[in-house]
Amino acid sequence: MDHSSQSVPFCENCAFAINSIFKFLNKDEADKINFIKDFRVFKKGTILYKEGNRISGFYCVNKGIIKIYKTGPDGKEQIIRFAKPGDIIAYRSVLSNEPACTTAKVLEDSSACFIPSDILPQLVKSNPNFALELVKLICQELGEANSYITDIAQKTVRERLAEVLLKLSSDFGLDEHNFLKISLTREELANIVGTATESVIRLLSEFKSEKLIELSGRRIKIVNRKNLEKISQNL
Amino acid sequence: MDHSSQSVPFCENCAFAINSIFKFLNKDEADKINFIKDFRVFKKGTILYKEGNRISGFYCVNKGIIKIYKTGPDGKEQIIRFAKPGDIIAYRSVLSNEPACTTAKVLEDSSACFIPSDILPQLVKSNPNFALELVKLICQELGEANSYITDIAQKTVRERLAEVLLKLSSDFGLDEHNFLKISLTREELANIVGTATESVIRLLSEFKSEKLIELSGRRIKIVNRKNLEKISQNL
DNA sequence: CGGTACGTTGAGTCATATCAACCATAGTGG
DNA sequence: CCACTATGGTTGATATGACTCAACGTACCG
Repeated sequence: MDHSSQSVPFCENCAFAINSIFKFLNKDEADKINFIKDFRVFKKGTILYKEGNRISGFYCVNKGIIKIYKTGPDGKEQIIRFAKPGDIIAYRSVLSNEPACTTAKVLEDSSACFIPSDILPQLVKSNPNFALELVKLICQELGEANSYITDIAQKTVRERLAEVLLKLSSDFGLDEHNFLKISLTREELANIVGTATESVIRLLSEFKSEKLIELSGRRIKIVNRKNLEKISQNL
Repeated sequence: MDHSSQSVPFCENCAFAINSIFKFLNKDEADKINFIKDFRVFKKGTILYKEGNRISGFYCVNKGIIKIYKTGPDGKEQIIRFAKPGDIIAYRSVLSNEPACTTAKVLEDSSACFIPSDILPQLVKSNPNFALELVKLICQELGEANSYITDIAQKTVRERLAEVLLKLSSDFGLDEHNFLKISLTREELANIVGTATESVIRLLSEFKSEKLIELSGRRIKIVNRKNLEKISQNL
């Protein structure tokens, strides 16, 4: 791991910059975390933790994108979410004191602070404001998970793919030419949507011929957002 | 609503009896809730709150079973979970301060205490222990939601139905003859599994002819749990 | 006794998965 | 520098799980 290229960010500044939940900490608490946290840099492809393993801490993402997925019975990945700067990952397992139920893999070169497990419950107990914000955060994630369940259960693959493209555009944004900033393989797209790689490929080219998107290798350009929304049924 | 048939339970006793999160309250807090809570009795079919509505409080279920579902784009219900005695419902919307994202409907005659919204964040702030337990509870629910996502995305309907039957048996138990205690319509089963009613019917009779279950009207008897587990792929 | 909700079965259709072949690209090592 | 391999992308053919539609049976209820 190459620490030389980046300086360790201080929570006081970093938390506000990347809009993490740690902005609700007071000076003392931030100092404490600054002291014990371990700033780490990760290359693409690195696995931060694996499904089923006990973990000794959680991460606050500082840079990059990390893919969080579960492995299904036949080895197929189901992507649950992506973590980006400001997000904390592995907190679920830490708080409920269970082995990790997901795997975290670096999608784009990342850096994150590793913080030992016991800090999180301590903060919940010592800082009511932080506790409440953490609860809100988790509740929000739970709400999204519930929608996701309903979508996968009831929508067609076509509808879900349109929805995923829109979600990716609102989560990660578009560049100046309306291309999705996040770059995923077709297989990864399939693993979000919950379908086969070939189906994603076919549907993407359908979308393309319907002038909803344009494709340039792995890059996807959103051409007709309105109609994608119609297809995704989120009216 | 008929209050005469049941006496209002006191939180101090009730919370322990039904194993609710309120057992982590101290005497003062329990007193306060006892004072402001509203004990309510609900007949089967009653809707406690509806998707999209703002809600002014949450419920602690005392008796019965309540079905929590989301309505999909074409009006089909997707059952997210069932609440039974000890469970709290609507807490997600209360804590994240959003309109309800699910509907709650009484499945078996129920009673529950209605507690105004602002109490919950207050307790999170005033009782660190309660806060931590609440966080754990939500984290657990989130973990289940994530598994659910993976299952629906990757397993066949047959596998999911087997899994649902097993889940229902562990959540609600079996009677002395190994019949599931919870009684659901075929449509409700379909709305958990995320499939069509007809598919559930066909698969149930398949299971029956494979001697995995027995059917007696709406009642389902678990005959061969081992093989159901094999089918559900949760080895 | 008619009504309403639920359950069942059959037939036909379609979306999606699966399987297989093939191409493009990029790195790797001899 | 070239063969070699790995990885990702694409397309076509085929299979099939699951949905839809429709008809009908059943049961309980006022």
